[in-house]
Amino acid sequence: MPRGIKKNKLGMGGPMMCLMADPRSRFFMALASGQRIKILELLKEGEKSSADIIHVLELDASVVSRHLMMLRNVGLVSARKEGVTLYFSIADIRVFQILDLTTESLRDWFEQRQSFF
Amino acid sequence: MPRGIKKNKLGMGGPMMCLMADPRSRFFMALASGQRIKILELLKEGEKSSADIIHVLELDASVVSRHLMMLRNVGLVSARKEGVTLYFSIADIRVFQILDLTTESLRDWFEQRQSFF
DNA sequence: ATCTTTATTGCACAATGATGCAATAATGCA
DNA sequence: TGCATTATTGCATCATTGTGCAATAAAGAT
Repeated sequence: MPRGIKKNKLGMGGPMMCLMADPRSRFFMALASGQRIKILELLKEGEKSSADIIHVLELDASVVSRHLMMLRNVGLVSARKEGVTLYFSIADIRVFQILDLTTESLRDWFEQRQSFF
Repeated sequence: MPRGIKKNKLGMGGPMMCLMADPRSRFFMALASGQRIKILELLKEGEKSSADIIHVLELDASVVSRHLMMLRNVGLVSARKEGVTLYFSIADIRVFQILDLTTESLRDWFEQRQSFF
């Protein structure tokens, strides 16, 4: 007895399906990584080169390149090429408003949960 | 010649590692799904039962249960039990502010990309 | 042209996410 | 107590993510 109307067959509907539906889900996916949040907060200080970011994140250059590409693909980060080096900067300041709202929301929620005990 | 300081051994550092570091990444992960965004927008109309949500999303009850659990685990959705049935509602209105900012950011970015061609 | 530096892509691996089905709780009702 | 309804959990499957290493591309510098 199905308890819901089934649409997808077996195996269909991976994690990517949720991103096709709504562009915003891809946007949030770009934010769903502590490393990428670190990058955004680093770029908040100003433009940074790849080397700077690699040094802070302590990850392989290829990994950082991919993180940055994800942030660029949703319009959060922009890149400027100077010779061989790329310099990255924040492309939309509203991301910090989003991050602040998230911090507040989580803080309130943790406090509320804390007061239960 | 390593181009970055390596911290993790081979195989370490799956998709979950990024969520351990920053609680916000788990918050955004909860939003990184078109289905869960649909749930939030549905709950914007007011309190809904599981059956309501299952009917709209056209997914199995177990899947909807898990989506709702993810939203509850980051403090975005709260549940009220009445008999055997659960009724869900928005626990933090700020999520809609976040969703609106995201929509604006993506709209501006698409327009900017569009004007290139 | 060759070398050096930087950025990206291809490949592989382990772990996670999304989904559906089946089984198990949890709760109310006859 | 036994049955019905609802919610959650266990399991399996496939696609995806995060990471590192190696190879390739791009662009200057000697």
